[in-house]
Amino acid sequence: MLDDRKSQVLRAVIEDYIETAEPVGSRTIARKHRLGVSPATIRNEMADLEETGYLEQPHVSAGRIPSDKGYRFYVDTLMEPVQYTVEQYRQVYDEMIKHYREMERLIQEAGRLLASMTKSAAIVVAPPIEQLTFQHVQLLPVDERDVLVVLILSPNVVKNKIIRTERAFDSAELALLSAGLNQRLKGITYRDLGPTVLREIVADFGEIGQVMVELLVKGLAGDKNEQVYSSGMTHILNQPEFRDVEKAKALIEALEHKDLWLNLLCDDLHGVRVTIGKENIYSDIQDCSLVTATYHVGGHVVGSLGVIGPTRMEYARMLAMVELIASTLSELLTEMK
Amino acid sequence: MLDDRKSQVLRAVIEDYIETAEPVGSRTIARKHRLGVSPATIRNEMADLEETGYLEQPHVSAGRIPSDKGYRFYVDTLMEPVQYTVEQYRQVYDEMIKHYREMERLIQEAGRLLASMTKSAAIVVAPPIEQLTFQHVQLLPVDERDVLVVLILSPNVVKNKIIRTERAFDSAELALLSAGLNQRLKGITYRDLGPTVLREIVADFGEIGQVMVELLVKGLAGDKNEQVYSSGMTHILNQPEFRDVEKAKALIEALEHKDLWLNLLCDDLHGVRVTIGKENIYSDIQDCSLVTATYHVGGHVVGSLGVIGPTRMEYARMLAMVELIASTLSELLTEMK
DNA sequence: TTTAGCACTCAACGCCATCGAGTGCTAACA
DNA sequence: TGTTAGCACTCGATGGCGTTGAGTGCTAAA
Repeated sequence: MLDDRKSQVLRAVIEDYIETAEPVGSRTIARKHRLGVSPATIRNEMADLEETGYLEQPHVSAGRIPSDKGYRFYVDTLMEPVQYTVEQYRQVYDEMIKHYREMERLIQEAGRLLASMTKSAAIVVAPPIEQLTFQHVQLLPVDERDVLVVLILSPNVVKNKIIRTERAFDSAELALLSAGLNQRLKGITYRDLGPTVLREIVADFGEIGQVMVELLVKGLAGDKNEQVYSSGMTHILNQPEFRDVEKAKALIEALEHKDLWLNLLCDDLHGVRVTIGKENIYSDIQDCSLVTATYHVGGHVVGSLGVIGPTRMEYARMLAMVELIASTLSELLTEMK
Repeated sequence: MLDDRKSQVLRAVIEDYIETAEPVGSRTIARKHRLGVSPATIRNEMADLEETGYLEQPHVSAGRIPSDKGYRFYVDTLMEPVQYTVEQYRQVYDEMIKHYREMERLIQEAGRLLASMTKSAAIVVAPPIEQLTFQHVQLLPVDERDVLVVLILSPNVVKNKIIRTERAFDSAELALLSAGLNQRLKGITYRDLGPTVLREIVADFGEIGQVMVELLVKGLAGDKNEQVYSSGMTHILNQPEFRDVEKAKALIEALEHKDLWLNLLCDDLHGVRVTIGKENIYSDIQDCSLVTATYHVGGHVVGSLGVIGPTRMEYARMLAMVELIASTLSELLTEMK
């Protein structure tokens, strides 16, 4: 599509712009990247690249900046991929293994690490409860009619919720219920918990079974907002494109709007995905780029994570870091399963 | 200390400045607040107020702005107290009662409400575990050697932690341990869990008691950072004093530095407290004011909450809101106990 | 096809005059 | 003795204006 020299010029412009955040001129390119041609030639190439939509000009006497299309081409074909180093892997692994016992913490830590390593805002979407396998159910008395439902789910998730029951239950009765539920539920996922299983439970335990099922469903229906973690929001304020407080506020508010990310980051694709500027569906972030990946348990996609920053981001490094965190997280989650 | 007219002038300047965020001149005062004197007289008073340190002048041809000392005097003696309305109380109560079952959620909600009602950043410090009473301890098997410790503490707190044990325990054994622990611990606070009780447990259960105590102590030692919640940080970006991104960043970073607030908000005083500008110990927030209060369970201080904003804040309204949230939270926590 | 040369554009910068809000001081007044 | 009108003064903010310089597009020569 683009001949060799145009590609080289485009790459030079993009990499320079990523580094400096200033429009780049033909002179700069000729000086920094030894392409063996004069600024005038580069100027011609740049004019062509602008005409075909890869570059833009903020005003006539400034240099060029990459367009979304330019970044897209860069990410897809020009960019030199970066591989994370063994030390980086070790660092991430060591930090994450500390939180190995509890998945929620592990996932939060993954977000924090991603943010700190990329110096960007990071978002992590935890596995929806539907993806998890029942391991243990325990009902514990709290008060007269308050019961604590503790669910241990695989991999290493503990959920608890206090619910109010219709009538009083004593410890013995709750223990019995717990045992019955355990028998029915152990090893199945929430997804499998269809009407069939529910009916079986009701059949087994009669009216009490009914109550149990209600307990369980209530206990499970967690807040979706608690499934999305964001971190490193202050990094945004370091980027020159957010020196304007209004813009920064808009992005930070978007980040706090958790349910937006629930859908945005969640898709079933494996591998790392880049979404650039206007490619984003949500208009609030159309001057930003996202680098996202899914993470897995035993080859099964369970959640996703990513970074967000201005379109002018170090894509190669971001991709490497997202890849690193996602794969390490997958590795640890699969191990703990 | 200040004669009547000086007080009136000071109040007029402060209230105008709070409203407009612009230095206030003698003309404005004379026009807006009908003091029955000319700008010239007010000018004299203002010069006196500046000399005695209640007002400051950014530059000679601008109006006056209040100093920390000025705000302090305003808060202590000039300010017209605001009482929260019955509707506000109802709104807060209704919103909070939804999260009644679980204290942590309730407290987080209190923070969110405080932030949204004051349009400021809010911070809430949850009760340290030492303040809570054991109600139920349950050890549950997760894996071969992984045990889930569930602690139900009063008022309505559930803590859980998965810990790795030295040797394998089966369900029966864990049930036995749980029962033993419950017997020893029920009704006492972590504070009471001194060496005496620990020794008793070891005496009762021998080597297994030792393990249990270790489990418990490990399970209890939660992360102090998880005890501080902040919300409404984007409100900061609306204040004109934080139009400069660097300043905003500094404050937001300070807010994310959780352990700073642990000590700052926690003291045993009852009632609402105001800390203005340089009165703050931490230099990062010396151009901010804090309005904080403690909340109680049965008259016993267990935690604290507050708002932070520029020294130019609506103290009267802030005080009312902090008071409202703190007292409603105390009320609900006391009830649930 | 490349490149040197050149005219042109336009944001950024610094300079300067103007404007006006607000002051302090003085003198007159109640 | 306190209050106020009057007035000179200060100084940040605003806006016009010329200069600078980076960078361009075009043309013509190599």
